[in-house]
Amino acid sequence: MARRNEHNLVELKAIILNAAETIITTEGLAALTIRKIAMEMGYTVGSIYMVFASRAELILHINARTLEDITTYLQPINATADIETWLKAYLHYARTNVDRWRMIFTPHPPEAEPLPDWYQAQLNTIFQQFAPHFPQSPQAIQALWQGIHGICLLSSNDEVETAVLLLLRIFLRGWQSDLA
Amino acid sequence: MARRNEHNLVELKAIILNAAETIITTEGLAALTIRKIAMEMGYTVGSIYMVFASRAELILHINARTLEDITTYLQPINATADIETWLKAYLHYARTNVDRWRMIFTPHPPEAEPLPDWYQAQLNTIFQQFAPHFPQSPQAIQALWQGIHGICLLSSNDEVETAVLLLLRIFLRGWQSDLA
DNA sequence: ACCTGAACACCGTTCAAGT
DNA sequence: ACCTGAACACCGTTCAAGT
Repeated sequence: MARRNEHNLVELKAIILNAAETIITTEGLAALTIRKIAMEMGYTVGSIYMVFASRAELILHINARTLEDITTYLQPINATADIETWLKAYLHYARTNVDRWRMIFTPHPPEAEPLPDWYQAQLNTIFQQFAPHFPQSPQAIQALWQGIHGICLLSSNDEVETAVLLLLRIFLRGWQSDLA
Repeated sequence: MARRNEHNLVELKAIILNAAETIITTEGLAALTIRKIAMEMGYTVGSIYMVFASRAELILHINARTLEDITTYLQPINATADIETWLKAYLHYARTNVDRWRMIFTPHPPEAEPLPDWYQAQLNTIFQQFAPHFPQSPQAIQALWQGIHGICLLSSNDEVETAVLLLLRIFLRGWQSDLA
């Protein structure tokens, strides 16, 4: 054995991430095991540690791909100015990719080091969609964004959209009446 | 060994929960191990399974105690009609008991059966404090409550209170202007 | 240089055996 | 009846050894 040299590190990284995402999608995050990934991709555990230093780092890279995926998915909708349409699209992505989506907001089980800057930055660019509605108030944007995610994380699936839209509308109205 | 009979099952349950809470408070949820609990209380692992069927069930009971603890803590504040004062007290509890507080909202790592009814009921009684402000609209109460928790769960500690109060105020204003 | 596979130090859970 | 402690089937991570 040893030394197959079929793939370079970059290819291997993609293979690992693909295998991991398959497991997460079909069996959930709790089932994501280094051994299972290795099995799924036809390597042994050691190979995965050639590419990632730890399970936590692997998960961070899965999240990075998910963030990119979300950005791509929302690209065409960004054009439309309608905030509710945009939000519904985002919720649709969250709903159809629950496990991968949830992971974004719980990158480290307890708490390790702070998240890398590019991670938070990528998250920011997503919800900058709210910016036009709250000029000069990043606090309001963030409160609304995190508020929406509280509903997403704590509501049962079939109530999410109604509840999120309720929050959005009341919040927007409150903001506007604040200006008047 | 075997058969010490120093404590009955009810006492043993309390001993286990105390040991578990000590570990969570000092080392975090991730460090909560059945073996560590057993060590902490001077028993062996098997004894814990005399009282709880699984780690998940144990955690559910820890959460039950936390919910009671929160209710007791907020009791005196409930009297004051001021919603912001109440909310600040709640946030203070959350801040000073972060690990135990966080657990309430993630009772099962992936997803087992639905939460017991009494669990959701106890949560409900806590945030019924919002009810007077949103008569006839449990949806609004829930949206606000979950929205607040999105901020709690996703913000860094020192930004939480400001952000939560911002959400509360804008939401309340939006609700009121909706009635006008 | 790339990859294996065995080893280390852990887990949660079960259960025969002891008192 | 109460409790132990060994066993089972797992983990993440490391690293000497092979090609």
